[in-house]
Order: sequence, then structure tokens, then C-alpha cells
Amino acid sequence: MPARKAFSAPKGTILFSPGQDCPGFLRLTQGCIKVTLTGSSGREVVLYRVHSGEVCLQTFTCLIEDQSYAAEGVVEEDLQGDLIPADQFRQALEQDPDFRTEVLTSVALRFSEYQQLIEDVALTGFDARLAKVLLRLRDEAGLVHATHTALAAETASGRAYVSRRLAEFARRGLVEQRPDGIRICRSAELVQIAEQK
Amino acid sequence: MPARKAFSAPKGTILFSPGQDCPGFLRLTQGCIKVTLTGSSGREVVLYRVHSGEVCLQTFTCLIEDQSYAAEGVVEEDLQGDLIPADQFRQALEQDPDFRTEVLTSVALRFSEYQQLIEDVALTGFDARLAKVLLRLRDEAGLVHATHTALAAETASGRAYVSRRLAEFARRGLVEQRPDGIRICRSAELVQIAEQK
DNA sequence: CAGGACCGGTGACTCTGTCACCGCGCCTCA
DNA sequence: TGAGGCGCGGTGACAGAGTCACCGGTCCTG
Repeated sequence: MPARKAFSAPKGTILFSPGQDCPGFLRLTQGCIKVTLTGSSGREVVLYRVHSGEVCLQTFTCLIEDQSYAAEGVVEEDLQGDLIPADQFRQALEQDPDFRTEVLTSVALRFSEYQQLIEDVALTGFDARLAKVLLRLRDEAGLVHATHTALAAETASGRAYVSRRLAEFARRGLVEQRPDGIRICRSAELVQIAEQK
Repeated sequence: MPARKAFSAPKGTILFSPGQDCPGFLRLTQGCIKVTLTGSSGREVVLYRVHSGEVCLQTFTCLIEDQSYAAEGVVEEDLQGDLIPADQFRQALEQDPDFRTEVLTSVALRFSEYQQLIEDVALTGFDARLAKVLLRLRDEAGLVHATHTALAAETASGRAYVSRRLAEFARRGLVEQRPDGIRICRSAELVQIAEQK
């Protein structure tokens, strides 16, 4: 176990922004971080989420390459975790085989996630992307608690277009738009759409 | 230095394809590999290139996660390198600090490249992407030896659209289309376009 | 010389995304 | 209590991006 500092932050905290220096390596024991890219037009894309038990890969890249952050990280659910300072991190990577394995596994996992994201954005139609996101974000009751704006970020698209396609999904009876979120009605058909193209 | 096997392959060889098992970890001393994703529609996107002195990250992900390949790798320039079998690779990662550093650095580098690619595809206009690719692929004489089809893969777009925009670039005097390739005339203006949006 | 493969140009689409503007519900604060 | 100010979502009109089918050219190769 490398030397570490306990760390916590409430929902909504901006953990890091592009251009900032990286204070150390973050490992979560509780909560969730959303990592996004924002274009100059103000448009936002969700890259990935870090959940409890995982390590933050944005910090990894920064520490290895000695660079500043390229993306933004926001706390989505109240956070608890360990912050491992840069030099401790490098030392642990050298000396602690378990830690090393943990980090390498995480890196490889994120790596394939990124590749999947590229595939989705570059090779897949919008409807498939939207269907995937809806399936991924639904809770146990089959409800998606997200605004159209949030779905736009998840699908790397625009808010207005999300509204339109969602209306079309609703027209076809695949989903139902309710005040408390989007209800998934025909899961199977959504899966079908998600796999197309 | 981990145990290794000399490895070579001529231009055009398909090194790996989606679904295949990974024979080991590849480190180049000569040549270049192009790594691409192909969608079910037949559309292709270039993910990255592995040059001499670099390691192949596709193999890395496969070995760590014990998965098969997700992308395709083709030899673009005659290849020379070392193939390190899976178990040797894991052992070297444990025992050889230099090897470890080399791998980690490569991973981190690719990681930011992927992020850049996502940013380009999701947040950037087509013209900017095209300009970037032209600037990246040009030789010392300012010539880009690539077909429109190849540029389509590089820009994650379609061939017909590339043709059209390239014609427009030519009309504006930014480039000149010649039988032996595309000549870059106004580098500075292309850089401008590449930075937009 | 015929056939085929690859290449690039073009018209006519469709899909995707943008912009501007609207109305609604909800909050806050004087 | 009512005026303003949100954030949210709906919509028309448009612009950007990508597709499809088809054509003609060039360069092989048999």
C-alpha cells in the first residue's frame, strides 16, 4: 500500500479542469466522478465515469507524461477516496506489485472503453448511440433520470436533436417521457436499435 | 530485456484482425503499423500508427485483459521487431523496471492520443479534421501521397465528402490536386482551419 | 484490345446538428 | 403576490455532414 491521504468531496465539486496541474493519483472508495471534454463551441462529451473501487485515469496520464489535465472531472456522487502524491505514486508503481496490477488493469480497461467510444461516435448512427445510453443509464425500475441536455453530452450530440429523436422513440412506443424521467417501455427493441449500424 | 523472438513482415501484411487471439507483445525496431476500426457498413477509421521504437498498444490491452483483438493492424512499411510471448511479457513487466517504464509511457501517450481523437471526431468540424490530417501526412516537399479513400479513413468520414471539400480547398488555393498526390500551397491558412471549431 | 480494379467527380438525396425562439414550471426576492 | 430569472423541452428553418448510385478516366494484365 502506497502512502496516501484521505480525500473527500461533495457532489458538484469540480475536481479538475483542462490546463490544471495534477496533484496526485486518485483512487475511489465511494462515489462517482464524471469526466468530460468541452469544445470551444461549449459542446460537451462524456468520456467516462470513475466508480468506487476504480482509479482515475486522467490523473494517470498526467503523472506519467508530466502534463496538465486535458479533460474536466466533476463529482457526480459524494466522494471518498485516497489521494496518492506524484512521487509516492511513481514509487508504488515500482515497488508494489499489487498496486501495479491494479493500475495496469484499469488502464487497459479504460483503453478499450475509449476505443469503444471512438467506434460509437465515428461509426455508429445516432439512434443506436441514444438507445445504448438510455439502456446504460436506466435504474432498476427502467427509468432514466437525465435531462435532454445531459443525454446530448452522453451521445456526443446536440440537445435539440436528442429531443426530436426521443419524441420519435416515444411515438413508436419504445419509451415514455414523464416528468420524473424517461421510462423504457420496450427494452428488447431498444437493444435491437443499439446494435444496428 | 525480456526474452524475445525476432519478427518481421512485409508491407501489406495483416498482423491482426478483430476477434483473433493475441500471440504476444510487439515492439518495433523498423517500419510502421496502421491500426484501424471497421464498422459493419464497411466504413473504416484509422485509430493510430505504431512507429519504430514504439510498442503496440493493441497487444497490450489484449494481454492485460486476456481478450482478443478489437481492431485491425496492417503493416504500412516493412516491419522488423521483437515479439514477446504473453507470459514473458507479464514477467518482464514485473521484473524489468526499464521495460515497465517504456510500456507505461507508451500507454499514457496513446491514451492522450485517443482522447484527442475523440475530441476531433466529436467536437470538431470536418474541415478542421481534414486540414489536420493533410498537415500530418505531408512529406518534406509538402506533398500528401494519399487517395481520397485513405483520407476518408483518416478523417472518420466518407470518400465522396472528402472529394468535395478537397475540391473546395483547391478552389480557395489552399491545396493543389496533382496526379502524384495533394500539394499543400498555403500551409499557414490550413493551420488556421485546423484550429477552428 | 477487352475486361477489371481502382480512382475521383457529381447529382440528389438523407441524416445529423444548429440556431433562434417559444412556452412552461419553478424558484427567489422585493 | 407578482415580476423577473432560471432550466427545461418543443419546434421551424436552416446548415453541415455523410450516402448512394452512377459516370468517366487511367492503368494494369491477360
